[in-house]
Amino acid sequence: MNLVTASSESETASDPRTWTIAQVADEFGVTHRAVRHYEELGLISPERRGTVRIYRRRDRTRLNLILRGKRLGFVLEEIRTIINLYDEPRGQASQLRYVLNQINDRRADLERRRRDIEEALKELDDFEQRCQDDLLALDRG
Amino acid sequence: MNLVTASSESETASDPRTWTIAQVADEFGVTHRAVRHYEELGLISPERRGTVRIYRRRDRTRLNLILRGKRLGFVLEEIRTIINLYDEPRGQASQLRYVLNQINDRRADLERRRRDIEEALKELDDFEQRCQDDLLALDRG
DNA sequence: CTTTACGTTTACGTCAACGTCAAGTGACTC
DNA sequence: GAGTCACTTGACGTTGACGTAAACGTAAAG
Repeated sequence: MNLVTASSESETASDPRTWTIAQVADEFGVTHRAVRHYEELGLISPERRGTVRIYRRRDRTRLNLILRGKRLGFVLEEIRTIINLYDEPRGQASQLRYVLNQINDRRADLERRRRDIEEALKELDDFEQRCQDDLLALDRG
Repeated sequence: MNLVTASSESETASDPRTWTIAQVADEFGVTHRAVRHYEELGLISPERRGTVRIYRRRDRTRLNLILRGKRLGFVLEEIRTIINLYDEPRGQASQLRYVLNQINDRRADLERRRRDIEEALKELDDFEQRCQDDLLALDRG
């Protein structure tokens, strides 16, 4: 079991629920075209019933990771390597060590972005304070 | 004085230092083409000595904001509105209130990204823990 | 049995963010 | 004054991330 297949809800193994492309697209606020595009790039790979795609919990979890990655400014290619990291085989020590290294790289990346955000928020706070002061001065003037 | 023109160093008003496009591009790790592109979009507007661009502290500050915005996944158009926010006229109460509203929007945006990052980091931590456990089990097995 | 509602593939279009020539303008150096 | 920088302005090319339209399958509904 891994992060992608592990459910935040009660079940852990095979969730029988399925969704159509319209349902997931709608629910996640993207177009079916986008969902298919992610599949073309190998970020998700839903089952097929004939030619029709059927989406399971695992695919939804991946979609969540994809969209969060996008909000954070990662390109789809990066997002794929991140997602696939969670699914790589880790039977041997060498593989585990490789994955652990990747984890550290990812973490450094995320922490950098977090620092950027903290700075930006701090500047916004300062700026707001000055604006508030100006407003008060105007009201009193 | 505002956030963009305010210097983190000693001086506050007019810093006499200037830079060429090659210097700033080099120093910020981007190409001159990118710098000119930001200018085309109105994100910076360096002075001219004849046809030649000359960059001052203010332009460097803006470049910093631009690149940080990019790392955070904002598109250049958004970045422009953010940057220009700091420079908008705020003489009247209505303008100040508008700016304060914008600040809140920006803050909500940034805080959303921060939550995304916290989640991603938490998942990475969990994942690393499991990998470490697996590694230990292998070493002992 | 045709319409309606989804679904599919194929393929070309678009927009942002630059990359990459091409061709020209000073300014200085040999 | 010819060469070489460093800089300039076009203008077309490229890549990523989809949009969009065409043409077709399929299954339930009237």
